[in-house]
Amino acid sequence: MTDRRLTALEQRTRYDPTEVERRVFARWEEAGVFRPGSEARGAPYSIAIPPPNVTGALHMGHALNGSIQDVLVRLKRMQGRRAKWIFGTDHAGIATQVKVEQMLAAEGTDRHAAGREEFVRRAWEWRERYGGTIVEQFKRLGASADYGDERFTMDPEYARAVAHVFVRLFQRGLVYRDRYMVNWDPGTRSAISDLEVEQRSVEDALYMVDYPLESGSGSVTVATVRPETMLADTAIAVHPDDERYTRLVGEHAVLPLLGRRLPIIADPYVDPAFGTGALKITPGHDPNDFDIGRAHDLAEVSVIGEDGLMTAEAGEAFAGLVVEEAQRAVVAALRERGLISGMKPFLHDVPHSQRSGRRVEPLVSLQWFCDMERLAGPAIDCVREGRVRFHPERPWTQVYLDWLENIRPWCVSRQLWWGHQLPVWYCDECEETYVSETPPEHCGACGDATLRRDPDVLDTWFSSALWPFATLGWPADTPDLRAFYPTQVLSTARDIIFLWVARMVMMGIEFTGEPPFADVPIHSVIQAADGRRMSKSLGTGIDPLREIDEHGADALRFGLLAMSSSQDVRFSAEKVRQGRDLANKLWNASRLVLLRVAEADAAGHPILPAARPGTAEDRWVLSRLERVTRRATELIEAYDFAHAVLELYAAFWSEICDWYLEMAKPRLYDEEADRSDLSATLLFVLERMLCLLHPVMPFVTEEIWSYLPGERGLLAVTSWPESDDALLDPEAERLVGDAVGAVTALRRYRDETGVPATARLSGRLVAPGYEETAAHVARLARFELEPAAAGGRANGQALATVPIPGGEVLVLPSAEVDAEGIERRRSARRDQLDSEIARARGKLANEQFVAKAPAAVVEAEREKLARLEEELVRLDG
RNA sequence: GGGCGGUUAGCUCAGUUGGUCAGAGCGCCUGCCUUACAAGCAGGAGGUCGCCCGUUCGAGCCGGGCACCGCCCA
Repeated sequence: MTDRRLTALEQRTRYDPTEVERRVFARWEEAGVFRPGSEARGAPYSIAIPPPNVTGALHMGHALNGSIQDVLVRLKRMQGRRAKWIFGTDHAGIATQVKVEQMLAAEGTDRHAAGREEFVRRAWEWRERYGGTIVEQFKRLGASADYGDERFTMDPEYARAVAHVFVRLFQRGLVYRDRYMVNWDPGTRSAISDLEVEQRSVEDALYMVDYPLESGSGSVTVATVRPETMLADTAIAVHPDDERYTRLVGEHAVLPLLGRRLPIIADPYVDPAFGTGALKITPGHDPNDFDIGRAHDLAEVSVIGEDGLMTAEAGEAFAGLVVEEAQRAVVAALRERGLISGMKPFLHDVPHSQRSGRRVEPLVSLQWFCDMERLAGPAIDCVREGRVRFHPERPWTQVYLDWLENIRPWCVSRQLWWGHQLPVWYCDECEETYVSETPPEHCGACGDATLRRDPDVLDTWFSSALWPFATLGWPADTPDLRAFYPTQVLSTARDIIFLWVARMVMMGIEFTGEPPFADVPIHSVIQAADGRRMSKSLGTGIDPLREIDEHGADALRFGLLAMSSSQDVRFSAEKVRQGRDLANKLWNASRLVLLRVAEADAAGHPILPAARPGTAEDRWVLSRLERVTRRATELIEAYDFAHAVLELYAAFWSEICDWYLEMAKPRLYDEEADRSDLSATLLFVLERMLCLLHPVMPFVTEEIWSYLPGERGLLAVTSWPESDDALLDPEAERLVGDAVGAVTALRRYRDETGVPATARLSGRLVAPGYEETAAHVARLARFELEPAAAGGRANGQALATVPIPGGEVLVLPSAEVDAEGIERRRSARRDQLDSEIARARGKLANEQFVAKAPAAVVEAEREKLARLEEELVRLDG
């Protein structure tokens, strides 16, 4: 410790995170503490970060999740584990493609003009330039990830893993190409997965349309919100038990406008209560109708194309129209023929693309799919068997299982250019398909050499699903893979359970034989003040970087962890400020300790406290520290971060600062006293608190650590405190606990009777067990306390009695106490006692209570009553 | 339509297996620049635990119903 630094400690009464944080982070990086190091460092512990989108910026979700993962990694690192936080980014297919397209548009061109090769080059260029932003932001947060071994889902080795997986899945029959109903996003002109679709409430019109029966005997009326899709109808369905229509099943109707024959079929999917009970079936443009169509072997007619225009199949009158125009035209044509028998407003949920915001168009399209059902089985089992555990278990385990038990095929092909291009080639001559990690040179079937590669890329989440093992070098059998796979934890928010957790588990088991992680803590979604998700467009987002700038990363981390729970929570600026205040309190408490103790111990005294310190408060604080050490460790390991953090806050602020340091002051300021025992305890307390708070608030603790006497290296790699029964001291906890109770009671008495804050009162302490603490009680309560005269309480001259744990204090006459104040207090206390006594008596008078309640509860009630009655007597005595 | 969660102090949230007086932070009121910290210290006020019914000697907690808010799935 240099004099210069001591001076800084002396002069600054406020902790300044902005100056400290960059400097401290640089020290960690230079020392390489984030690298997992060699085998010698202990048993491996690893967490793979859910890869943030390379185009993104740090939001509150990242900040919370980053704080959680960092607490775990830092704790385990201090516990001696060889900790690796696997870090990197996701190529974010659609999001990045959109950014690059915007860039091209600004240059007056587009991707088609530029060509695929140039487009991909520009995307890489974009990534090189902006991809580092979010990495730097994680560093600002203090995240101790292994930055030196960063991964990107488009890295060449990673891409090889993706291709390998695709090919293997194909060989096992788990990926296949099919014409199938997909969610077509007209905005991005690509298929998207079910998970990229969100339902929005839309008011449409529900039309009643009459379809004439082929027999000529009347018509059947159907209800539809999408009359334009009638052009693709291939059947009419009714419920098998619907007697209104029984006679019609097996007959045919005639599709208006086009004249197509529509069989009338029975299917239990139809809801007889909806509309007329007759449903038009459009397998080409409705997911449910698609399923019915396949079940009844109906034709799949497509009247809407991938360009969003009506196809030739829609008929001459409508081909080429955009969907909205077609709807108007169809309705007009039907009206003209008198076939619309009703219309009413209809509010319903309509699928929209999360990517583009456009209304999703269900289309039958030739795409690649992944058969999830076979992959889901083992993923279900490993959660049922507890090999993968959610925290909290309820309700997320069930959410996960429900999804997997009703899993649907996953459309994995995307009509984009930025991403992992499918390792699939087609022969145009003989229509043979080749799926291979290396490009085939010619067609093995017909010998033709001109093979065409499938232009589509894989869904970004397909590659993310491999993250926990592909980042470690898989499929190669690397030392990292052996050491760090499976990882221990995947931390995320509930909305990502399907996107990441489930798919990672499925792929992990399929390709490595083991689930990719054991524990899945699900954290809160941090909401805006309005109780909804933070939204950029609504302007309700709060930028974590701004919070870091204003209050420090430690403050933000503390705040986010403190507000997080098993519920979604509104962002609490107060909790962040609470964190800032805690950092400041730590700084100032450290100043007190270090500036008073340092000179005596600079020579390097051992800072272990005496085996059994001489004073009750020293033994008390060591015991309390031992308890909070155990509690905090348990809570973090149980993924209960909010309670862990608040527990540490309370221990430090309300016990150490408010009581221990105050009790230590007389000795601390007494230059004559032998302070070696005190110094040792004070330094031990400070050192312990810095350790315990380090995973939560790494910057301020590391900074203060550097001021501690002696050479002790970086806090980030200091050993986490071991639990030690010898530090527990129930007797000291009782003694000091009673003293605290006594001080509080006396202070309240002073305040209630209106005694000036600075006045010293006189009193006589009548209670056993205060021999070691009476001086503290007197000083902290500002009383002159004399011990009880032998023979008991001669309180004839006392103005009042103040009950304290184990006895009472008799307040002696003094000029500072006025009779009115005493009477006011006495009267208020009497009222309170009366009501509590009445309550207790009532309870004990209840025979049922006395007979049925556990004896201990009844006894406690009796003791309470006796205590209250005794106090009442003394109050008036 | 199916399911899940929430409703506790002015605000944001805790509340472990039902049992003394239901807690924290912030805010508020009163008094303090007490030689670590005014981003501080001391003390205080403030709650029919959403509503109704039930189980129990006893319910914030268990059961049933209702209301409102939010989320997920279809």
